[in-house]
Amino acid sequence: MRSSCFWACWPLPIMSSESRKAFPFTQFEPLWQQRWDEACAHRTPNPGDADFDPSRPKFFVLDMFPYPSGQGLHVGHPEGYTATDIIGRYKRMRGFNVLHPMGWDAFGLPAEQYAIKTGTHPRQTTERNIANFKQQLRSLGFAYDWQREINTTDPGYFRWTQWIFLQLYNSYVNSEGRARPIAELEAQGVSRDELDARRLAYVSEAPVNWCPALGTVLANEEVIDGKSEVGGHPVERRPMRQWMLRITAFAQRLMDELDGLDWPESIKLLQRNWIGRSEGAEVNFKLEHGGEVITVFTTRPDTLFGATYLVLAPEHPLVDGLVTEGQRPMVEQYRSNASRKSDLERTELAKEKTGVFTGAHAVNPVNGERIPIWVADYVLTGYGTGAIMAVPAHDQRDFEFAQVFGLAVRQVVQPPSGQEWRGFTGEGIAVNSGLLEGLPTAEAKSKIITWLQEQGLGRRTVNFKLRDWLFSRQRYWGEPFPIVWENGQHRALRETELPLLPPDLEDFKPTGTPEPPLSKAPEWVQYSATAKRELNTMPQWAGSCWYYLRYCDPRNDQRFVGEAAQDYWMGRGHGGVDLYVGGTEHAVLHLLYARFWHKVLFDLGHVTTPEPFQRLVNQGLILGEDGQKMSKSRGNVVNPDDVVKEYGADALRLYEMFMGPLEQVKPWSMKGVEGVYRFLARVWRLVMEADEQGEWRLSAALVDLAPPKDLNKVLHETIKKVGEDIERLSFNTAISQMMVCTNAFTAASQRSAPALACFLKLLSPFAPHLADELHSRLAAQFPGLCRELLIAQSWPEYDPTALIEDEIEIVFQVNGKLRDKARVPKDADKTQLETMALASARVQEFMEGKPVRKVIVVPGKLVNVVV
RNA sequence: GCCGAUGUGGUGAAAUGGUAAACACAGCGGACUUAAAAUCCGCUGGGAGGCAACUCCCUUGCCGGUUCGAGUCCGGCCAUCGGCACCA
Repeated sequence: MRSSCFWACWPLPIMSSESRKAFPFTQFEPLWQQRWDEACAHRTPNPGDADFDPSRPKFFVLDMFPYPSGQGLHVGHPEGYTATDIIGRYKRMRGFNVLHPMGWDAFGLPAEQYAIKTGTHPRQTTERNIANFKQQLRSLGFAYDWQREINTTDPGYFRWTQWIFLQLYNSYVNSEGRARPIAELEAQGVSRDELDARRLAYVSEAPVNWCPALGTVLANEEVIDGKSEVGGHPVERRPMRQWMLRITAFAQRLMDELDGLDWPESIKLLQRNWIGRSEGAEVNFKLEHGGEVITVFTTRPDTLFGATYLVLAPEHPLVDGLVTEGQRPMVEQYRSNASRKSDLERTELAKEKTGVFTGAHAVNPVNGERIPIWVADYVLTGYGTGAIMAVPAHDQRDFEFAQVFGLAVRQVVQPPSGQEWRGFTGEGIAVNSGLLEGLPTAEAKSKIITWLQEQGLGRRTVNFKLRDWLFSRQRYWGEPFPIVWENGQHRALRETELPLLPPDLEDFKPTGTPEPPLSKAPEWVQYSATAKRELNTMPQWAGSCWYYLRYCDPRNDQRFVGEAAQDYWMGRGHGGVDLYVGGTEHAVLHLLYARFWHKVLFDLGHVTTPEPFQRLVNQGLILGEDGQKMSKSRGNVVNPDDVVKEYGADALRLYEMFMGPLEQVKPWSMKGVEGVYRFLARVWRLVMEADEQGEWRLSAALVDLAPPKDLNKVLHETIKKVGEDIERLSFNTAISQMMVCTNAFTAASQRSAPALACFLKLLSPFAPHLADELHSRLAAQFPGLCRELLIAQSWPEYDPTALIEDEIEIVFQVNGKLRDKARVPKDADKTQLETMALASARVQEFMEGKPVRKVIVVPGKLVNVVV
């Protein structure tokens, strides 16, 4: 059915207004999607394949793969996906072997919660959601190689997630900070206990974030303001036996190796802040009675003379031993209160300092002074040594605490330029500080550290905020650990036992206790007569930590990725994924975890680059039409399916790129969609026109001739700008230029078919359906044109000579203000331009007879007369 | 509190230190039409002067600086958004 026959006859045939489209995208978009599939147009051969061409450079362009939720795609997905699709198609036309894959990060809580509510197995929900997502993505015409589709819940995939876990389990970090096989330690006869204590995947009994509502523990990165990132439920700390990954051993490298990456500085900074390196010193304080020593960490050892008390975290192991009998009841009370507080409560109460005196005293090593020891929850157990020396004069928190409890405040730093010293935390000159007297802060620090080291009272140290990664979850829908327990000890499954599938359960509910749901499958749990399986599962991040590697070789059942494929697609040195596009929300989660795993795999020789993602770009959030974040409750959510139905996939793609710079936050506008839709219709009508019956046919204005000079110039300007703008990811300006070009061609009475064919190549990465449709129609009529799919054709080169004009416009300024313009020959030299400018009546008028002080001539641009 | 990003027409925005506002949306006017839609053509930052073609002045959050010339570079403020937050 042709859709635009509305003026053909009266009365109109019965036809709803919806089906009257400005161009018949409803017909040709699905058609081209099918043709591309049939032609395997987006298949990417691997090294070793018959049709692989090793002479071409590679380009690996990656999207953050989606969690296939029940809601389907939202308009944020196609933003990044279209950007990578444009780059991928463009690079392909530029002669690159392009790897542009898609897959599913499909383990996760929503499928499990849905299962709890409805009894539907998460596998079914996941399959259904993936089918829906895939159909939606196909309808947008993305050039993914679907033969490389991966799914983190597929046993053929998570088999290798489990295998990588075993690499972590069987590795340690050596003195150079490199991951090495733990067999090296075993060969040295290291004891079993010490081996277990050094593994990169280890079991810990430490306090963890327990979320009762979700029935699981969470990583620090998943807890926001004391509440779970998913669902916003309160989280409390309790000691539990959990699997941890030793990411802290890589803290320094994760920080240093950011330097070589082409990432937004803001994301690097987020990671640096999260890793949170601080340099300082540990200082030993002897207890007044008994030989025990309290070690504190400080970044300001230069203020040691101002330390007027010590504070221990409530959980500090020395508290029990040093508290005096008189203070014990109060201290016990305080500690038990603190242990019951959730992180949220601790944060909310952060304004008010609380604490309790232990009754004990320590000795300041630098001046022998007797100072009280307190317990307070503003000192955290997990950071540094869990104990601090308090210098209330020069630390805000210590100052507040000292105010509440009336503790001594002693100045030891003189601020510059007569500022108030109480609460001054900046750098200054040491005062009241014995051997440091008169030294600026930096020198004082270094001198006192040297002194402490000589006396055996302390040492220089570095601390990180980054904690080890809590890696186990009490959930059903995740990768089971390839671990069994026997005689109270853990041990790895053999690689041949992978993949380890989860048991089939009917009841996925959390047990309400820290006992994981896998405990509900007793036959599965019982590995052998004497051994039981680990019941925890891995967190959702596990599958996404290495998926980009699997894309290189997704069907390999011998290795997690084949060596040749890995080597080719990831490259060496500053290689890795050439462009990774996704949202900022993963700045400290996925992006840090994946870098960590990659470094372990690199150290162990399994991958050839130290970093996974060489270039990262964050797409900006798309807001609702009201400028607010899209949400169901606000009712401002835009469904991409509706847009595709009304305006077509090409219009959606083009609009999302035309909205503004990729990285910027920007509001949706349906009017804007209509704008680009009208543009596409204009392009359509450059090639097509309606006959008397309203049927579309090739335009009679088409000619098999080169375009006239002015149009040729616009065309070549467009070739130049679109190419350059795609390279810079400046898609909005590339589209503007194509609009300029289209407007110029629309105004012409004759349409050069070769010029239009060239223009369609430029358009094809943005609006691939329309471009292929029109191009194929042109090629059918004009035998000089290549009949291949546009993606298989090569990107046009612009002709610099076509851009040159005989005459150019020169601006004449007086004192920097525009006063006149003139058209001059393109090769007019400086003196000619100067003469012309000074001769201009308008220039003379504004010179007001004043003498010329200086003339600036910028050839091809302007002349500025300074008077 | 600390860190980061962003401030340009009615709106989304564009501008290698060189004509601010390209391209688009909205608005206004015209052509076509019995009419409407669609399409095509034109106008559209603010102010002042002129019958007019036109001319002048002002304008990129605010203040200052560098420069022949600043939206762009430098310094200092202000506002909005985002992240982190008792990390010693």
